[in-house]
Amino acid sequence: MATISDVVKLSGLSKTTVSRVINNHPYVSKENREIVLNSIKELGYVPNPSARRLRGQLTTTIGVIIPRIVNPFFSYLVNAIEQAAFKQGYQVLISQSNEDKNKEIAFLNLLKTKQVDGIIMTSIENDWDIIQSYKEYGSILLCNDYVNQDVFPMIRLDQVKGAYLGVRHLIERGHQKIAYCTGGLFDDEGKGKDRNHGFQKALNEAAIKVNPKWIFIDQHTVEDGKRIMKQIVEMDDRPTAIFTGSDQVAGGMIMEAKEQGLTIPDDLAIIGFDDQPIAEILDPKLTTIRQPVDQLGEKSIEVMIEMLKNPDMEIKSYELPIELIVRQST
Amino acid sequence: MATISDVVKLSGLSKTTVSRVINNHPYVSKENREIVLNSIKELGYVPNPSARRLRGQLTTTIGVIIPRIVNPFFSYLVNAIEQAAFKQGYQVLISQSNEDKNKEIAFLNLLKTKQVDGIIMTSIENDWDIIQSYKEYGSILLCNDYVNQDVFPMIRLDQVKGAYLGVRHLIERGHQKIAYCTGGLFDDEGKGKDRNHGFQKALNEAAIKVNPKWIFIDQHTVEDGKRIMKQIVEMDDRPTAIFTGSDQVAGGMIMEAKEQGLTIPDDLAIIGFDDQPIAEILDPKLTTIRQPVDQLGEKSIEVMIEMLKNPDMEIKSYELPIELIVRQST
DNA sequence: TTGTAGGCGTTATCAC
DNA sequence: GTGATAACGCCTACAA
Repeated sequence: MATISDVVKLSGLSKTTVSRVINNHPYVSKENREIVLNSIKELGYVPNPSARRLRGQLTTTIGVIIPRIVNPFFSYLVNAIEQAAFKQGYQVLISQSNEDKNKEIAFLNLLKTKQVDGIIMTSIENDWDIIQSYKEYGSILLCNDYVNQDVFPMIRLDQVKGAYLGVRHLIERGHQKIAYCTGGLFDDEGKGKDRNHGFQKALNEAAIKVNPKWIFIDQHTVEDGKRIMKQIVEMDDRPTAIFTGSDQVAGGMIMEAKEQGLTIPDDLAIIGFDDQPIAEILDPKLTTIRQPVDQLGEKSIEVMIEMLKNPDMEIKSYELPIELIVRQST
Repeated sequence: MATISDVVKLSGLSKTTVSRVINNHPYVSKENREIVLNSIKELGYVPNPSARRLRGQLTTTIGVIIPRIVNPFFSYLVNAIEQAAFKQGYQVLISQSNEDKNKEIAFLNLLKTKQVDGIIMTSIENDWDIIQSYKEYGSILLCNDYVNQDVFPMIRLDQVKGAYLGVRHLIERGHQKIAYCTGGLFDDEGKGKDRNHGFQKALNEAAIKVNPKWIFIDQHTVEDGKRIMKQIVEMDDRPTAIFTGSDQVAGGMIMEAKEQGLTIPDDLAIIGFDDQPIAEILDPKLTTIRQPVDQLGEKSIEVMIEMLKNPDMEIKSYELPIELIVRQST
């Protein structure tokens, strides 16, 4: 592989001049710039990123932490991020945290060793102040997650509104007995708190009380959905509608409900979250909350690159619109 | 960030000794090893990968090229690869080729600059001899794709058998009029040739002739499936069964078929490929060909690391089993 | 406008 | 067993 020295030899100029050309610095005569450029082309020279990193330069690599890539929400998000980054000449290094604190830390350490210029975090497992201690080593951006501190730029979706829209829609359809199923907890402060607030807000407006028996927490998969549906079928007092935190779970519910002879939406209305491809594949097609994943990824890269270029940038946050997609399951 | 020099100062030993300890070299006394190890722990020292790379060491990073991450087959594959690599202390750098030759080349160039030790390619866009020219810069492994040359180790699935099993199953169910839908071409040599061979083999055994009107090439998405089903419905002479190259396409077909008032599998049997999560979500549940994605990823990493440790390793290839999963759509 | 020289953090070579 | 020292490829004071 050709190095800068090869270019120096071929061009007959100095390392400095060559380096200046490579980095688009001023103070190089037109003629010399030409000569260097030609030599570079002739040799097929590409600067060695390791040397640059060692020298303390930018890596043009952005890290992305996601819980798991097989979750379509995140694979679509990663796709958007990767495409946007590539356009700007950045590489993307992806890590799955699997919701493991240690893996998250291991990945953040890449900042310390200048392996990545910045990290986009789509979920934070460790406490925010631990994460914050890595800020001095590189840029950190929160995407689709947040902390109640103005320490990181955040690109968010309005989850309160998302849940609110969904639940209000169920109420408008005449439902009063509404179950709630979340991937987080049913706390005011825990994971998924925003959606919980949206849920509560819609119920409060309609003066409906929460039935604790109809609250299901920490549910993520198709299997989870099936299991819950079995439980619901056995209840004496059944809900007439269910708001779920994921299309996957909603999908499982629909399948199991049909298995059990229930008609959707007549016996039970179901609403998902994400608007994943399966939402349109399910029968009946799933009413759900669409999250603008592509925008989320693009905006994240845009802001990240802005941070990289100007590390002292003011910390701003962005909230992207979220919308209700009504199909057949409600 | 602590460097080796910090460890040197704290331990009172030389760089050489410290480096030896870090790299598990012999010729360090037990006592000194202890001292160094303690200093490392105290400082939270981590070797700087950029410096190592520059020095010509391994990067402990493996690149993976996939066509697109939003295809569940590849997101599951990437997941398996990432998990397996992480266990071995390797990072994974993912690139989507989007089936673009240039992007593939751009990624292969990471080998030249020692950004990655090796690359796992899940699809090759450029000619194999171009790819081969990168072999001198690092290890290249073909995963789920192959060339008819013994130049790269390959981890493959037996696609001939996969297609054969599916089509034979349709024939056993009494079908004679079988349509075929592929993500590749219907050539003897082009993309998807193996599945074509499997398809032909099964037909030949039953002395069934191919109807060219029932061959659909370059089909990938749910939308493609819907479109094809519309075409089929309009045909005077309709097939009674369809073998598809993807669960996505099969899913689209099922949806559209139902829309058009067809009953599956009675009016039309449909078989997918991949056994993606939607296969179980579809109604009726989809008969499909299961590809052992996790094994594919694990084996790929296993062989890649073997290659990295022993670059002169004999080039071996592996073929993983593939199986028919019978559900309700046939 | 151009060139020289030093250092980023690491490992390998060689001498002790 | 141990320790100087050079080298990997690059960028940037500083000097000219």
